[in-house]
Amino acid sequence: MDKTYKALADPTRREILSLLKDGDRTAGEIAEGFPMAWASVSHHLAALKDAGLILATREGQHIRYSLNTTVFQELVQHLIGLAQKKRGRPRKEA
Amino acid sequence: MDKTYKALADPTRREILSLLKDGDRTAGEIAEGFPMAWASVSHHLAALKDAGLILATREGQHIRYSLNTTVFQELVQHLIGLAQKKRGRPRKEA
DNA sequence: CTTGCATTTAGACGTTTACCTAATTATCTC
DNA sequence: GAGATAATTAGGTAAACGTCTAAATGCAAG
Repeated sequence: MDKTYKALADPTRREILSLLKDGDRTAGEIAEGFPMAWASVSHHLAALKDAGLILATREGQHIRYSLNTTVFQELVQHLIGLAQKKRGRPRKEA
Repeated sequence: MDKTYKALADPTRREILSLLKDGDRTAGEIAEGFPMAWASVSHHLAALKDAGLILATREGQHIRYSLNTTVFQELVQHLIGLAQKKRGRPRKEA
């Protein structure tokens, strides 16, 4: 989980996620939208992928990125768990 | 929002939140549970407070910390918004 | 108002992070 | 295989972060 939270701690990476929310994008399409070198964006993509937040698939010479909604949901659950007041032994949780 | 995500990026800080979930604690009570200097814990508390995730109130010579569930909820909303596929203008959202 | 406890602030130091440019890998086309 | 394009990896640097010890602050009690 640590990697996931760390991945969210950067504004560029959150913006990438926001971009991907509207549809899959290739690395190049993503990098174009940012004022930094492609290499830097590539690092961010690697961090997000390592955190499990996005998925990458090669398509010819392009690499297409997409949101991993599964991990996103787990993250939201974990976050909610952090704030939830403890109740008497949730017995498996509803 | 940036500060909030950054605050969550550290395991010690997440553990502090988890502690506070079970009830308010003074700075000292919190610091005791960690293997680092009190000053370090104090820095983490400051970061969490700055991020709005916790609230501090002085009680005599102690300072009592508690979760700020309001900001927590906003954060969860924001996070969900990051992953949610775009729909046509949510008009205030249910 | 001085002493003592709880907590924070100041200053220093090593590690991690984000960025850059240059070099490399992977794929496609000829 | 050579050349072009897409993307990553390598190597370096400056800023941010987490930690420490020491000093300062806030409050309470003699």
